[in-house]
Amino acid sequence: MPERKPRQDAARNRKAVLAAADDLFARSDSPEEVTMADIAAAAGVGKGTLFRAFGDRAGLLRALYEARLEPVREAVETGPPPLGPATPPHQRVPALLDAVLCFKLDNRRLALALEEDGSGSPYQAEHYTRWHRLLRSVLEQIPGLTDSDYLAHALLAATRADLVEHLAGRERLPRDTMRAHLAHLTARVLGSGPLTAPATEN
Amino acid sequence: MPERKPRQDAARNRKAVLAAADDLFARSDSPEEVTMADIAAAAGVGKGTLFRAFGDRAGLLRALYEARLEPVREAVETGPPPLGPATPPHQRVPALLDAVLCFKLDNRRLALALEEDGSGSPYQAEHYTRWHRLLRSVLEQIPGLTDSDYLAHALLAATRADLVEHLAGRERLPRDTMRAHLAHLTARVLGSGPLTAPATEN
DNA sequence: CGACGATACGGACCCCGGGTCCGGATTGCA
DNA sequence: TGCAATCCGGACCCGGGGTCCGTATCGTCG
Repeated sequence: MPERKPRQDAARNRKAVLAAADDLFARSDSPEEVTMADIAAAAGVGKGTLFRAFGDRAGLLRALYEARLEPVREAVETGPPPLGPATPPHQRVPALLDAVLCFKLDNRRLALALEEDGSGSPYQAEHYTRWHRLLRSVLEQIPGLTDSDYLAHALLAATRADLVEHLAGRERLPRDTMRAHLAHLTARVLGSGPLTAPATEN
Repeated sequence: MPERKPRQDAARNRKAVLAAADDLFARSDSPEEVTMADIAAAAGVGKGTLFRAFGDRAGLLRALYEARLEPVREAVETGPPPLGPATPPHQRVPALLDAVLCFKLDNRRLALALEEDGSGSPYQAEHYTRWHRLLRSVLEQIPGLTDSDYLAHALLAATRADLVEHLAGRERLPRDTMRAHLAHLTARVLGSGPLTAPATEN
């Protein structure tokens, strides 16, 4: 319960590590070639320090991720439309997905590292469950959708880090093309198709 | 000149390893807790033998996967509808996806192992590119779809091993429910939506 | 300002798993 | 049966995540 304040050098080192790791991941082609020892070295710090500060590799990744995600999270939770809560569902869903996609595009390596190294399923990571819960709850507000839970998973799956990396990296697909494709997909999924009869606006 | 026939004990050991690995993966909760040494031991064989036969871990996984996949592949390539080539596209797409899903449900651990351990992106694995190419080519035959390539990726993403594992395993979602959801999603995506095509691309 | 307890530092060290190597056993062909 | 090609297998290496503890640093109190 007591928030004991850390020593100053501890805080400084923590930042140094974060910065070094951020940089190393950004440069590296593949996250798995960035080792903990490398990060420690780049931060001018011992491995012990690094592990004391973050617990383990996944912890460090999470910390980095969380930091980068902060602005987006805020825009989603308390921001103006089209991301904020005041947006009508059928408009917010594509906005949310676009935000996720853009985030992953801007943080490819990091997202990749977190997903493929995050100690088990990405689906147990709390940041994933947050996105999923949110997206599902928004989907649920759209009439005519029956399986919002699965739909949320499926839509998020289209923004997975390794897929994004593959398309944007290996296949040089331009950012906006990809966004358009995702938007298109989303539209189709939500879309007023003849097979269900939602379509009505409110 | 290649095709040098292997010695009999070699062949026998190869099968033993395959069987042992198959079994071990099937039992284990998480594939990463199955070690190469374990497999060798279970097969009553030395590690050297194992690595000589399959090159590396990924090679073994691929071999196992390929073997399991064989019947499905045949059904798809030369079988009767709804999987075979003679099926009309808008009917074949859901059939293909359902087949993939079922396969992953029946081989959860194995698929999981292959995806999360397959030496880099799953998107470079040739078995993925095969599914993708096929699905894309079928999608292309459906009028009104513009970005078949991305669509194929997105739809396949909904059947990813770790997602399947999460839903079927952790959340105890019944097999048929999941299939229904996927079918529903597919229908929505293909849905004869006259909502026009915004994305300009080539 | 000096000193002392609490905290952090850091790199040597451990563990574990994938992958290699080579002396010895097997196979198969004549 | 003899011989060469092939294969066997477990001891061994290496690289990376994670730990430990003697030492340096902090910051607080007298």
